[in-house]
Amino acid sequence: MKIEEIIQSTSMPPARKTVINIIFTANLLSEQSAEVLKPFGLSLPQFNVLRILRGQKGKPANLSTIQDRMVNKMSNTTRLVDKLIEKGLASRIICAENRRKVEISITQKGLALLSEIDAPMDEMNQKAISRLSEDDINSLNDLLEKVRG
Amino acid sequence: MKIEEIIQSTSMPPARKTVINIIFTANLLSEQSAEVLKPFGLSLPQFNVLRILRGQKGKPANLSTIQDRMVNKMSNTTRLVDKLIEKGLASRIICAENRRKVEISITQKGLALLSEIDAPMDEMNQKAISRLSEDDINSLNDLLEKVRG
DNA sequence: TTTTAATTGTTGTATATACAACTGTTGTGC
DNA sequence: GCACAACAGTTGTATATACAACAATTAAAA
Repeated sequence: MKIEEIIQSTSMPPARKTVINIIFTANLLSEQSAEVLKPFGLSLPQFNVLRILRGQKGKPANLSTIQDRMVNKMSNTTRLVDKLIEKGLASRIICAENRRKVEISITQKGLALLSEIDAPMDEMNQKAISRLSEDDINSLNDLLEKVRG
Repeated sequence: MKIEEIIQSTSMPPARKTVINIIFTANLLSEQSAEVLKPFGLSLPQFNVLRILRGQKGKPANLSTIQDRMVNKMSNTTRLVDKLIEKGLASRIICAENRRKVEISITQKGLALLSEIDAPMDEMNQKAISRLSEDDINSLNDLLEKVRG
């Protein structure tokens, strides 16, 4: 369905249309992701932070590292990490060399939860872009990269 | 910059990569849009609702119509509209024929505000996709449409 | 006609987010 | 060494959002 039909707005400037199209599609995908995460009690940002921590492969991360890599730059990573710690999915220790810094790591419980989620999440992702050919996927990624400059 | 570099994650399944790429790019664009709206005291969802109301061309809209057309399906359109009414940008009257329904319209003040915002917003949109050719833009819109099915 | 179901919004509650102010820690120039 | 700036997180406050429960009105069924 064309974006014009969805938002019932004819004759938009192409730039506006494209921006709305990207945001709208992303919202759909976010909703679907949230749906997958719901049974596991995680929000999408929480899940993304967990994945970042897993990507550290044992090496702990400080808050600014997490923030740099976050898909959605949240203003309050502290409280997001708090939630993960409350759930026992991450741990935080104050850095010995530089006591301004904190070191955040994923716990075994966190890793276990992520590995449970991986399959259904990738399945959803597959399904979400199942209408695209391999070439389409490459083009889309290239175009998005081009948008970001 | 490739999405892998940004989130520092090598070798993702292509589907996951693409989904993250879309959401990440959309977040950038949302942030930029919010930046444009800030001086006008509007959030992005508020702005979108105002645009929907303007698109009605005088005809009032009820809540479910607004919700259908919203870029981001918010669960609480009531309170979003409340904010617009507080600011004098929209008005709400209870529908005479069906008193469950409400009729929401944009006010003159709302229209005036939107017309102020149009130029800087479209300018931002232009800039955001300035690296895309006309063909690129068409491909991107087609591919996103294909994703949505 | 009275009861039941469906529609349309609203409100309550918990959580999330943006933004700015604040605290504690480290580094720099004098 | 001391004042001051820069850094790294944390906390406060207002707003936004998701989700579910609720109320009011209308339509349908018995």
